[in-house]
Amino acid sequence: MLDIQQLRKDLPTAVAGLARRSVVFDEAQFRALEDERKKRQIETEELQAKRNAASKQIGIMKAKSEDTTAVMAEVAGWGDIQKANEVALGELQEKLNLFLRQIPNIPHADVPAGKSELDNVEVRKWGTPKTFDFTVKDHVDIGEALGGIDFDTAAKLSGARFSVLRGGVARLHRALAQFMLNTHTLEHGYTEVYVPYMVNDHCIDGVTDLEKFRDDGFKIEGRDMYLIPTAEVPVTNFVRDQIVDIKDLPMKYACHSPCFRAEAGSYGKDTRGMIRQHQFDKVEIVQIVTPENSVAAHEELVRHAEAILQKLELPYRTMLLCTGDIGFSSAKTYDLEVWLPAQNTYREISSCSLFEAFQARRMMARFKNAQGKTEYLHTLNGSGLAVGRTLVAVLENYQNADGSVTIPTVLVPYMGGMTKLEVPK
RNA sequence: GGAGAGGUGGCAGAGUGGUCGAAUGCACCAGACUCGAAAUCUGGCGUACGGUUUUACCGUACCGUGAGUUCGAAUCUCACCCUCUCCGCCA
Repeated sequence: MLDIQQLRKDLPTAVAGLARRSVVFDEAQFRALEDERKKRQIETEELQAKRNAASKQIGIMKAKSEDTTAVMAEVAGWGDIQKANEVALGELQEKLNLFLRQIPNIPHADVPAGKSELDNVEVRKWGTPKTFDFTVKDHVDIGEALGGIDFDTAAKLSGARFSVLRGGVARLHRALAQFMLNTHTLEHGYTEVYVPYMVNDHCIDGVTDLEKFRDDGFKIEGRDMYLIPTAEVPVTNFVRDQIVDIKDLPMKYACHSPCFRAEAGSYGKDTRGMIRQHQFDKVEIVQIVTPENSVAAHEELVRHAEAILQKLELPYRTMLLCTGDIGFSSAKTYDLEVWLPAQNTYREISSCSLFEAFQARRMMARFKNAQGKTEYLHTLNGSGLAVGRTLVAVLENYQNADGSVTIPTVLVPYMGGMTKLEVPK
């Protein structure tokens, strides 16, 4: 949510900022709502003050056993007027609130202008894609040959866009999650957390727009609860409705969880394989920081995600998303794209976003600054990494001519010393 | 799922219709005393929204949430949510 005080003070800057991401801010509607709200609010509060004074007067008079009939007669009708005022004011404020909550974040100044992912800017590239002296297979063929990926059984159980993993591939999937979690907690200073996978709607609305989420999320039948689309939701909401102590900052959390997404809009894309699933695992890293530290924290966080790819020796590039491609709540986002030999291209494996105070305002997440004043926190997060897609990348980049897959060196201890997944005879 | 108890400021805890945004204690901040610290004393110490003459003053709201009764609700009524204890079920 944008800062309404800021909008009142300097609307043109906000409008121009939103225009960069092709969002048309309805100035006329905003001004009309604001004017009406101001008028109604002053009116309502003045009458309320009058009534409060009169009621207090009655109390004092009664204490002295004076006659109060005259005052009470005067006040008699005010209650109904007041109630009507309050209802009208409440409706206006609700309208204004809804209006504001549907407006996305303003892109950070250094986010490049652009319409789609085609306009994203590559900021750095790491590693060189390996050349193969045989025809490469994609992860589906590799995994099925290993007896490790089974989409047919998954379809029988749950339908399309689910997978069943078996044996060494299933263990490799687990090894990846463990490795990521250990790296972030032992080397990058994050605290491991375990969280609920079902959350209430306040949590969703705290990090993104609940209305927009309804199409993409899974709601629990008969309850006001959703399956989490990412651990960002429960973890960021740790600080909802809180004023945290500055000495507890920065907060850095790493969380391994499954993620559930309906992705209603993306049918037809990536239908083959494990790239786009209704359920996938992810190790999420979240930071909650003071405003002056957030830009530096964002750069640091991207490097933490990159470190995983480097240790796995997977070639990748870091993309700065353009104004047309950043998410609703984000002010600035880096995507990490890993090299997939079978697709002969880089594919998204992590998204690291800086939200500034956008989520904090929605969540009422604040801290007391050095001067003792309450201020909104800044929140940021990133995938460190998406486990399913990392599994895909490992299978494809480490495949051998005979169909076997070499285990990346850093994962060998997590695989109980195993160095290769072999095709069963 | 059943029965009972309860939800008040950072925490503990008083307050059962009227100068209550709320006693008191703890914690915290500033000052005094001290070489320094402790102890003691003095003062301060919620949040949101709004207005204005905009580091200040004033107003409004907030005692789990929502509705109701009343001139007036933390206090009375109803519904809901949550927590705790016991029972049942259970990895």
